[in-house]
Amino acid sequence: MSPSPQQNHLLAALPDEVQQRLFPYLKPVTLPLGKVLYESGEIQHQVFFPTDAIVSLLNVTENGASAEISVVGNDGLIGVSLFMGGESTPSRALVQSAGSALQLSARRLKEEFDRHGDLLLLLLRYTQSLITQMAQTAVCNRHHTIDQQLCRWLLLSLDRLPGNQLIMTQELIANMLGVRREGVTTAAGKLQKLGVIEYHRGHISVLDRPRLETLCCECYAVVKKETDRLLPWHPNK
Amino acid sequence: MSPSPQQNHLLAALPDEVQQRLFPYLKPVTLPLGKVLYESGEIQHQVFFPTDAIVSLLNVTENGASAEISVVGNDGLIGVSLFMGGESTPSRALVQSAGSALQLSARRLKEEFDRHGDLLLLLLRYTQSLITQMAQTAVCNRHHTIDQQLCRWLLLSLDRLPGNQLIMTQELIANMLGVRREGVTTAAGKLQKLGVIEYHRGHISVLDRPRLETLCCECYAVVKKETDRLLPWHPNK
DNA sequence: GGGAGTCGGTGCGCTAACAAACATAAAGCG
DNA sequence: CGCTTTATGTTTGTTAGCGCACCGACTCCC
Repeated sequence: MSPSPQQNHLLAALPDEVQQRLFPYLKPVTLPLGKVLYESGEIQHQVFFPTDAIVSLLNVTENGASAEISVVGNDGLIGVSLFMGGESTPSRALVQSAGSALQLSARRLKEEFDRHGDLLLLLLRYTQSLITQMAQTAVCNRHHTIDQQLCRWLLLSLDRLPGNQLIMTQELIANMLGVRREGVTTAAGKLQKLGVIEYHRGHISVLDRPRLETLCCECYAVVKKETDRLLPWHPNK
Repeated sequence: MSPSPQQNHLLAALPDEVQQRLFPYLKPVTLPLGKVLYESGEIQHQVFFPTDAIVSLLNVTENGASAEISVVGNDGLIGVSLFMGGESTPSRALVQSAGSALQLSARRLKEEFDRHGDLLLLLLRYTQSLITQMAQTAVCNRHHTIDQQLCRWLLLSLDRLPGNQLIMTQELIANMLGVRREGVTTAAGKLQKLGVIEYHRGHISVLDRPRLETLCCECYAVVKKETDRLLPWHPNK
């Protein structure tokens, strides 16, 4: 069953005319957990529009420590630097939740981008929402506890998934947040004790999302609000 | 003495034709220390091209804590969201080092941007370099010590100033880094003991820049390298 | 059904950074 | 000059998160 372009908000938001030009070139791909779409500094030849996968952008330090700087799901695309002009970035794009995406060659994307029409406007606004997310991540890393950050991370992921289930080990979450696995264990333990989530060997179920939002720092809300403002999303297009 | 547009790298990098269209509309302004160019969420009506001022982009949390997410000097402009399409951002733009800038109305900037010529390409590349800086700031906030971050911050500021002097209290630096003033005092004390800087009531002189770079985390180098790649700067244009 | 590997939970010592209070001293100003 | 303000230095707890070690328990797979 091939993923539909309409599942990706950016693709769905394009006018018919652009869709007709672009969609024939979209190639469905499946993204397994842990796959690296781009390595830091690598020239990028494709962009990816997730339909139900989630991809994290990570910056990795010299000594191997990492930190997630943004999360991309069916609300966005991977490969911003292609149209921004750099062709590569110092970040790694890592599949955080397995699923599908639609792949488009750099050439086709740039062709359409260079028409300076709706695609350009849309992608620039999307890029601004990414910037917002990165900025807020920086603040969150500075000022908020692991407990709060875990909540933020769960909410960001949940927004990009169909159900209320995450397939994700604590080890992986720790890598994303750039903290120790034990730190995540402790934080997740608290949430479980509160009945907010249920943890079971790599399967997280969020039982009480409203509660999760109250436990979270403001960072989630800030990003969400700004993203909604920049990219109003009407599923019933 | 009015600041010359050629002092700003972005303006200087524009082809003559664009310069002739744009430069007549540039208005010199002086930016005093502490001035707020944009408040979070505020609609922006101007962009600023610093010639010798330095402006910090800060995100502020609910409880008043703040964190700098990027630094802009004569290498860039303030007001990226204007051409990205959002018209505002959740960040505050605060003058960190007094000086001059050239101001341009949103209308004129967008007019030129919408020609989809060299200005568009240049500004998008600049935006990507900003993204790099933000991403690296997020990592740095997560993984590096105050000592290291102070070095990074000094180097970033130094690159945007003519001499080796900074006018800047520890209190202000602490606000930028999002740490306590005492933390900066301790870190700066170490640097002074090592003879790398000299501190004197709001005046910092960097005595041994090479040493400063060795004490710094990799973050400075990562950002510098990527920025140089994205925006090769030839003063002898 | 019985290992091997994976995942999560726990305890302990350690350090960086925080919080709050206080000391000092230079700069500025009447 | 003497007083106030501002900038920096210092001290004494306290705490969040780290590093490390280890254990138990679930899963997978032969």
